[in-house]
Amino acid sequence: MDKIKSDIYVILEGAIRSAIEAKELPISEVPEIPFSPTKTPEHGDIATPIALGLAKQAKLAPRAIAETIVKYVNPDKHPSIRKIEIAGPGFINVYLSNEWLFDTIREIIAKKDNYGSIDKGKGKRIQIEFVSANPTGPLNIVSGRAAAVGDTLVNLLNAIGFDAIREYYVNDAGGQVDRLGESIDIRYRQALGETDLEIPDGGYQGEYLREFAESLVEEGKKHLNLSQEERIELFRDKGIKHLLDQQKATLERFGVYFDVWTSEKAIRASGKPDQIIQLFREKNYLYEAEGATWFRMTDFGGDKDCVVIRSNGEYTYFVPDAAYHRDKYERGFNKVIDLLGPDHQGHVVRLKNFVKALGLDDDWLEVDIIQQVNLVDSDGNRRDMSKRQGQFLTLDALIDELSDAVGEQFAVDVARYFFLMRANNTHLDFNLELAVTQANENPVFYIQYAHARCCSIFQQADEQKIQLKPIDVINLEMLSEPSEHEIIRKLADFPQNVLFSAEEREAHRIPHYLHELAGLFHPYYNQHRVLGTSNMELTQARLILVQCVQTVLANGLKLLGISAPQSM
RNA sequence: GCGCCUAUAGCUCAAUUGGAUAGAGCAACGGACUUCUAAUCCGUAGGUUGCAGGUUCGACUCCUGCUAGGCGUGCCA
Repeated sequence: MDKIKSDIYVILEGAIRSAIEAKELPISEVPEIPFSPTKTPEHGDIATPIALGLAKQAKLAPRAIAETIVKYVNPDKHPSIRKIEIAGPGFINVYLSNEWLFDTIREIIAKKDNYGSIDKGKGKRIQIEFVSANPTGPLNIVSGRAAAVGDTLVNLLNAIGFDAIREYYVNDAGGQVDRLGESIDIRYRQALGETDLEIPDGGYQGEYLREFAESLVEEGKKHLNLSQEERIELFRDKGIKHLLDQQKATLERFGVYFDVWTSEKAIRASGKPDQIIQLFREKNYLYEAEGATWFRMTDFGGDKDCVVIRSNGEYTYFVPDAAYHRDKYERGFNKVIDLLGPDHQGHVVRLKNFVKALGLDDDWLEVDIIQQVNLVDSDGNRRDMSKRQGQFLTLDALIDELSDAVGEQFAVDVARYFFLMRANNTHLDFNLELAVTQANENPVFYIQYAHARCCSIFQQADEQKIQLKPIDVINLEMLSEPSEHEIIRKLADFPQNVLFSAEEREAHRIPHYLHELAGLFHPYYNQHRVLGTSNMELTQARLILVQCVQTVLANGLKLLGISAPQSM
């Protein structure tokens, strides 16, 4: 598709140049030629609204401009063009000869697993930091969404040639984990019989800490011999390790494997935050007030200054965070992307300003918000989800429930698909009951079923001793059905979808694309026979087409981390 | 108060970043298994794109002002 598009581009460019030289088009230079999508085959294969765009400058009617341009395209000289015509308000629609469709088929067969991949980002390193949940509880479903999206974005960026990695920032230092230690201490002492204790505001109420405290009780009462301060510190560290291990296990179950885990505690211990403070002091970005040290955020466009050293002498999380981002830069990434949860939205501007204060390029850091996931009951009511109140659905619980209905592998597939099918900046309603009870009508099954059907055809062919011939001896002209051409056009769109999804960080386009492809294949399957056509030449050509569909479905599902089953 | 996000079919969402007649899936109704897998297919129905202006050949898309919901908002992360 890309090659043919650039061919057409050159032809149209030439035509416009000729028209200008012939004084039939009163514009100064050849403009960029945009291509608009062709939603229906009636609009040809490639269309451009260029004449509409030139109307004002040329002071001519769009249709007249289009006619002039088309006049200078000599179809006889360009065998790739079957027909070129003007439609609607002045669109130029180009109809391609079948040969480019067959080229698409040849390309897919040749590239196989690599079809859809390009090397545009070659030599450039990108890091995506995502999930990065506090190690104070199990991962919830918002983290699940972030995990699915981040994992897929890394796949997409790698597919277009970047060297992209997954990184998790472990917030194992600071006030939150102190609260964790305190909460565990209370649960521990409650388990040992103390009654007048309560988890304070800001502590962690979740049931999982009772269970963890039970396991500490099994170690005996010896922890009571420590001072409360020592005990809280010990429990904090034990709790972090326990909960982090649990998070890792959940992520692996979900098919997400991080390349790098960075500890905030280690960053703090490295002295890098101190260097940041020193740097900011030297640049006069800091001042003292109300017993704390403040950063002049307003100098960088922020609406408020913010505290970087609390009155008790401790850094707020901004300092290690800034140090962490400088560390990322020093590791040589050309670009870093942070995927943050909806509750960190206020952090976006600050983070970008800190990066600016460090003297780094504005677009080096990209921050995207993964919006919230609402749990919806069957009656349509939304349940609030707050980790601090202990009321939330964990990713594990979600997979468990789905797993009961459709098995472990499909449970992961369904969950990933649901998280990926929506644009990142939209709030996602996750109706758990619907996902479970209607699993059989789930869009992910629709896509997987299309793939399984392709496999099944080859299984049948094998049993019937039908051997697929090499592509160069197959007569692709046999693929003459409109539905076949439509499928090939869709297949030809795949690389562009991958590129666009990766560059715009819009992973949700891939599920939609695959659903559309499956939506073309299923009707085709029902209407036309591949095997048993009594015409082996036709069968061979259709087998090739089926193989292309299978390849693209598999490649797309792989980007999403969703399985492509051989049979269902 | 201020900032960010959202508002599209009964429900959940798309719409190739300003292009042609705004599309899918659920839900509803009527059909198709002697067939390479019926987890499928075919058909019917569903819209003043939250409201009001503006920009232009053209607006779901951009600008301004409203309305509603969510999130955030100087010593939690």
